[in-house]
Amino acid sequence: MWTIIVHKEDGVTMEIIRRNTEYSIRALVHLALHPGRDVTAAEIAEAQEIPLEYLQKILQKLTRGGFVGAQRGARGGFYLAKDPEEINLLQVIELMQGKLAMNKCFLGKNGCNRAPKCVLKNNWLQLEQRIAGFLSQITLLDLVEQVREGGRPGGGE
Amino acid sequence: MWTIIVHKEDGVTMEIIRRNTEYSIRALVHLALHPGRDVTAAEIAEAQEIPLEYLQKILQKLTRGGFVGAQRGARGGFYLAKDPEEINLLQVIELMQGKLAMNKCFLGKNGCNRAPKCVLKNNWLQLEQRIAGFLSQITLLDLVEQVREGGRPGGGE
DNA sequence: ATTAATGTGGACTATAATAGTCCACAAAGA
DNA sequence: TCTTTGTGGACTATTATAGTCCACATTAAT
Repeated sequence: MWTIIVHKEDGVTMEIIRRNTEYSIRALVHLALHPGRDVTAAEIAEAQEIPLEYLQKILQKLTRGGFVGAQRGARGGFYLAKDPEEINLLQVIELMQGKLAMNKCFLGKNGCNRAPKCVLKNNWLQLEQRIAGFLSQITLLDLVEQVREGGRPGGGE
Repeated sequence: MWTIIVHKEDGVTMEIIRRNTEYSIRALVHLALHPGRDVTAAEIAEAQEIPLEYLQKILQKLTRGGFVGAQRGARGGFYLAKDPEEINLLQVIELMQGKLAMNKCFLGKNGCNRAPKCVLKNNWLQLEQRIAGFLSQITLLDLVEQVREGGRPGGGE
């Protein structure tokens, strides 16, 4: 039976996936939808309604992370550096937001002094792994298919 | 096979449980360890090394949330308003941080326009529920037992 | 070679979320 | 009535996130 908790604040939520990750995914989906050519940051920004300058930073990270390739100069742009099925959500989240973790041990004041035998710690790790496992199963290909099936929600052309 | 992702930033992590929740839990554990009397905010702050003024805010939230009771005036203080096994982690997290969510649908620009039939959305919801289910299974009693078994890591007396 | 189009890297600012502080006041015991 | 305690609201500080700007490197087209 669930205990009812009343939140005074309206719809406050703590979201695990932040905006930079969301932008990243939309950009990756866009690239996946336009294979075989270099797509400029400007085009992606326009189509996906992402601030261009911010998107450039994100694309730089994605480039360094090995998800996309970049071609400089006139007629340059970005392209997927991997097959869509080889890119998964966990990778993108961790690249953009850092490693996902429950938290450090929160019992004890200065960090837990008995981590090795802490049952709770093991629970955290298990949960972390379950979350990670789930996220790593969702690939860019899945996302692209979602977009293709639906009414072109990521559209713009 | 795992793809290796190199993070340039050192140990950057995005933690799900934030400090206010951690403080909350430490406070609740402290109360559970000292049943049958009113414990002042000052005592908890001292024992758990939490800034007093901040802890007071947290205790107010916990009071409004129904987890602890408060007794004003001289010799007043706080006490658990529920049995430790009736308080679970999910409740505390959601009280302090708001409802846990993956995110709103991130495909599409202005929020997803086909949420009802979105497979991904369902995946999110499933994952959210798994996480929630897990967190709701961990009770304050479990945490207290952890502390009792270990070398009094939350100690102070 | 020159020019225009493009990504790169670093520094910078803005906004928002989180953490933390302060104070006047209300309640209750001594 | 005095002291101890929690309450509520406003306030400040710090940090994380989001967003901007610009000088520069690279490349294609002319």
